[in-house]
Amino acid sequence: MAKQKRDAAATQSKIMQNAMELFAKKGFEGVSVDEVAAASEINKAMIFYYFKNKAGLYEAVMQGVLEAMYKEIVEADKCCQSTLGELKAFITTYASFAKRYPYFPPLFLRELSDNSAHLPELMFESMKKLFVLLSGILQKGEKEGLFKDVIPMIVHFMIIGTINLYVTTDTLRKKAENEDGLDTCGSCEIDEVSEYIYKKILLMLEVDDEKNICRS
Amino acid sequence: MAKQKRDAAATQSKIMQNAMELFAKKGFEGVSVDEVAAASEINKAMIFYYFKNKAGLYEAVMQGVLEAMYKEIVEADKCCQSTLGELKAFITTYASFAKRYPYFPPLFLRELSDNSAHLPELMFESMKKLFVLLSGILQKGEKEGLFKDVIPMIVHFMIIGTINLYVTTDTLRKKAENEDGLDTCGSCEIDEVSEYIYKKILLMLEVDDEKNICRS
DNA sequence: CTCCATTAACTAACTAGTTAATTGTAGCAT
DNA sequence: ATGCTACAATTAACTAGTTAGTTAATGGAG
Repeated sequence: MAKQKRDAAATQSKIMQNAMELFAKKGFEGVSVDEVAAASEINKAMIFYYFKNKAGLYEAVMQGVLEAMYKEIVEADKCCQSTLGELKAFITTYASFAKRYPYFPPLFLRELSDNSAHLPELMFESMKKLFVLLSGILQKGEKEGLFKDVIPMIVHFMIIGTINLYVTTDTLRKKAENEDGLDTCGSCEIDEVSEYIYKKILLMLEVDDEKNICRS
Repeated sequence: MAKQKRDAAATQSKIMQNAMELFAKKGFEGVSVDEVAAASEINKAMIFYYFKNKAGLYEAVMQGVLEAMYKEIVEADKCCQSTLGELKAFITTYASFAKRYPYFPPLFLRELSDNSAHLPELMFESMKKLFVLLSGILQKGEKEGLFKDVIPMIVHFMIIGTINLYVTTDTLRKKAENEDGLDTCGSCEIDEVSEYIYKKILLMLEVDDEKNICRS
């Protein structure tokens, strides 16, 4: 069949895609429903028809992106036999996801800055799941005598804080590099960055030698 | 003189204080001018009288907080003779500031998430100054043979990303600790946290021994 | 008496959300 | 195939409330 004049699934995903970009750029309150409708070239009433209200649309967007992120990391972690491999997979997969979905970090950081005002439960559970995942890896490593002096919560923030800031400041960093000649890692690939973070986390946790690493 | 019925300076700072709290909680678009006026118990027109418009108020708030932060860190850095002392002062002062002004991290993170939509110049210059400061310390340390394999931009994000996330997630972390029994560093003092971060950064940069440290 | 500080009342534009009417299409009987 | 039908998808027009910002008048203090 050719392009239909009516396609519910296509309309919904068009709305969600545009909403995601706009929410990432301007935040929940910064975006109007009319704006999303205009960007998606659909009638505004469709948003209420499919998502009930503005909050429903926001929740759908966030749920989608949070689930996709978590799923990808769990998937990547599965293929690793070693604790170090799992740690590396966690870092590199989170980083690669943040780079591939540049809408994710601003949505994530902003929601945290709001103290999860819009999505108390969803955000809370999602944050927890991610932390529990890393925390498990770190504690396992500690039991194996691999890591020393671990505070999982802080190590967690070191990883996701660094990556989120790195991705969100992309344009800012490039601007500073061009205008002021600062070395802001403007032309670093995300893989180099996550590799560097991983290497530094190993040093931080006083890992003796690099043994079995997960296949990239 | 007793409490005046008219006090321009007091009115202005009352407005700025309330605006700061509200902007930190809900973001620029999430706060209405009427709301700030009500919280400050002044007439809404006063805000336009003193700050021209909503953006002017926001800028005044951000400028104040960014300047205070930078000033405090530069001040703390002065008293240190050694590179390690400067690094430690940078980390602990930033952390203590973020804790003392809990409005700072959400304002900071949100503005970055917006790609500095509201304060392009101010935010850009402020970010740059802070980075240049740390970058200088790190490069000096590298020349002295103290630090190895430094990428200043990423180390910078490791420090400020971790601290900002730690402070903004305060209530979230405590909730998770109470409800789910997770160890989210819910009862950690900020000094312990910044001490831990400093120690880990030293390991990360492969510093051999801890020499002269800045007096706390 | 003269400014600076403050106020109430206003506007025009925008906000989320509703509603009733309309259109397209898949499925089914013929 | 054709026509009918029922329901899902879509629309324009609307509302009631909120928004940033203005203005002209009024207050107090030096």
